[in-house]
Amino acid sequence: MVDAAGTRHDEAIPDATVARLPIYLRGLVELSDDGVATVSSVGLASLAGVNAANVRKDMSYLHAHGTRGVGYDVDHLIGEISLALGGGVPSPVVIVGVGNLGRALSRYDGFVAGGFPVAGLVDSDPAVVGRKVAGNIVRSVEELNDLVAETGCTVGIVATPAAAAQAAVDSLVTSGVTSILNFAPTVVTVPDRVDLRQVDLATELQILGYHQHRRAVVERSDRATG
Amino acid sequence: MVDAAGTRHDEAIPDATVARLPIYLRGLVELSDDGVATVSSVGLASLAGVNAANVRKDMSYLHAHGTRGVGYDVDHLIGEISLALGGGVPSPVVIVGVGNLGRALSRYDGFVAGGFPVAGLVDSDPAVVGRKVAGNIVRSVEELNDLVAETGCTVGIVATPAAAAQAAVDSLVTSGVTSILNFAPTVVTVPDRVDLRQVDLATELQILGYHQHRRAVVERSDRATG
DNA sequence: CATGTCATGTGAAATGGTGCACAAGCGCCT
DNA sequence: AGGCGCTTGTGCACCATTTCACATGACATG
Repeated sequence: MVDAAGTRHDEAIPDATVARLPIYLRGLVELSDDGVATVSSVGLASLAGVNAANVRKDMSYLHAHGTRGVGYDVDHLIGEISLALGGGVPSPVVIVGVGNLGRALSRYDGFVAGGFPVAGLVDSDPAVVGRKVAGNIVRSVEELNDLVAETGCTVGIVATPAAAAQAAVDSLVTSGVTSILNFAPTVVTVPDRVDLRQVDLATELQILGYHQHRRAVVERSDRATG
Repeated sequence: MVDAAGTRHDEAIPDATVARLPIYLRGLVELSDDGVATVSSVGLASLAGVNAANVRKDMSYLHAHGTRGVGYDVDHLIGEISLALGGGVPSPVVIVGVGNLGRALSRYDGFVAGGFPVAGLVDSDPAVVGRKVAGNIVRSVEELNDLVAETGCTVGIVATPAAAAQAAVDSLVTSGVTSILNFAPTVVTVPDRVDLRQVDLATELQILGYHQHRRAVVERSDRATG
């Protein structure tokens, strides 16, 4: 994998950097829409809420070089980051579980904007199957294989209750999906070849709860000892 | 802050550990419901999907000691972790933005189960204010201060569009909330004394997209060179 | 009571990430 | 052409976290 310039593009990018790329991308698109042509590492850093040196190092992983004394070309950066994040090719997603969360996700604009159009919805509840949600007919789990094959889906979103999550994941895996985003509040396992990310709403609040509680404790302690 | 046994409980717990505590807690509650009295670090590790040594070190930060040759007392661990994560006291939350996502979040069972009952909903759209969603009357942003004061909310959830997020955050901060969970796909800033966490749905998919794209690239590269 | 088995608790090495500080390079202005 | 100001690219030191490896200790069994 060597491009025309002879640059290798298949070296791994650190996870921490990958996690920041979408943030950069959002800021850059905004700049581009505003007609801004170049941006410095300091500028992009403040947009993304990170350190400027960090931005520069991240860009160096992408082989997205700027010009000294000037900064980075906004549109060029957008291209490089988009390329790194999936080659700029939209990946349709299938959502399993059409409860409150599944419905909200299926209507979420950000997915389409980010290159992840919703290709289909699936639910195990016969009462929901056949109904139309956000422009998509809900299909049964038995149809998942066909749906994935027809639409070329490679990404699955699990929005089922915790008890059904592992089964949903297993169905997605056998249907051929290779990336899964799990919203169900439970640990699920996947084969090595499948990539899994967990988004846990209640957990996020509990983490906030820790810091809040701790602030209170430390404050009381300070009053007592200091 | 020294307890009866003379143990200090106010030393900081590493962030990485805090992020795992809710996962442990969920597994432990399940075990307790099943009547399991003790669990080994290996068992808890497999439940949480982490390394066993990691579990033991995490528990040592909590001063939650087990007994050698036996394992950890499940109910005792539940108590210690709950204590660390907010003292076991429920923190009511207020949700700003009653769109698709806000409605889904207001109906999400996991919040209540995790000790975060929804105390109120707020929206800036007059067409939504006054309507009842998930048992709560939606109130206007002007009423936010009163709402927070009345209910003793300390946690705010932002589920507005990106453009409105910073304003929502600012309102929450001035109303006295000290922890904020932001679902809007944009970087927002808060004063130092306020704790902020970001949950970004589209970003998660883009990160999956990177790994998927990379798998494809590496595979092609392997075929070509090896 | 002695002994074997099992699981904890922790020192230390390895890993991964961050941020400073500065040399190097680019472009503008005179 | 030369100098100056600005900004990149990166070596290095620091910090947080993970993981290994093993000594320590508890329990059960004979």
